[in-house]
Amino acid sequence: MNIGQAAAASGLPTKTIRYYEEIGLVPPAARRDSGFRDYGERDIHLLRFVARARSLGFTVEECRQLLALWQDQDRAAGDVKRLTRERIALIDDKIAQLQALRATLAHLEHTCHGGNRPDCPILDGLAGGPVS
Amino acid sequence: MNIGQAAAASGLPTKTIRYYEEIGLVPPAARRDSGFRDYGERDIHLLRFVARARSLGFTVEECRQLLALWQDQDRAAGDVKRLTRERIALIDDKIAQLQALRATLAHLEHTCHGGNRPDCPILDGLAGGPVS
DNA sequence: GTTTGACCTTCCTGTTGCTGGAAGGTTCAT
DNA sequence: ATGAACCTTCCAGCAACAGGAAGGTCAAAC
Repeated sequence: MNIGQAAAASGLPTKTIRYYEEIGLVPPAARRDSGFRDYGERDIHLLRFVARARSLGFTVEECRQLLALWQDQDRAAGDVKRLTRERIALIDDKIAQLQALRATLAHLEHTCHGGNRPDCPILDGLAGGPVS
Repeated sequence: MNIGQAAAASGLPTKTIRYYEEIGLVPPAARRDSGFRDYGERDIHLLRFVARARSLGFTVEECRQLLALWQDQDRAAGDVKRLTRERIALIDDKIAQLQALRATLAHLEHTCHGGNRPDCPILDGLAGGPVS
């Protein structure tokens, strides 16, 4: 299976697969005589694992840890649980920040008449006092 | 007022101020004979405007537009309102994505006993089936 | 058998929005 | 006059890839 098919099977772009190999997140793929990379089922499995973890917001470095745990027979589930909880906490922070942001913007937007006249409370808000 | 004081007054790091000048987001500062940048009240006002807009999640490019509108006597408030609404919509999308992510992670975390045994539903979830 | 077109390879650059550091000049207080 | 604390420019790097150039390969159609 060459890299294009591996991409289709794993859901990752070819560029990304090469990149993950380059930074050592996944082991180097086997090569054919032509130099083409050659992927098997196990490789696809690994790539799908990474793709899922990334799509859940784990950073590449966290993926490295998750992969190590995944392949470690003696791992402790608690380590994985801790990583997951840390990521959840980060997401909660991010959500709270975004909601605060949204509230401020919505307030500004609400006070703006939106017509063709040049007076605009949004710009005034940005220019002048505290934004809250 | 030199760049350090401008930084203190605007809330932006000196590095960032120079960077904004370099990319043309703000006009080049006046210079003293020594070559030091020299900022006045109007400059600080401008920098604060940018700092606020950035902290509200507007991209640098959007800040460029907002600045243009801010300095345009004939602007229409509707343009500003539209930019703001677009940004709110983006934030809503982002929040929804993060909440979905959080739900998935929380589900995985909940099903994990977290002990020292190697069986871990989180890793199994990442490896095997659909994550939802 | 050759030609076409889709694939693959490496390498280099660019993205967004800064941040850090090196090497050197300036200012100001002691 | 000397030392600390500023300032200057330039260069490198962060995450996590994406785009594209220049060239090699493969499979099928003619």
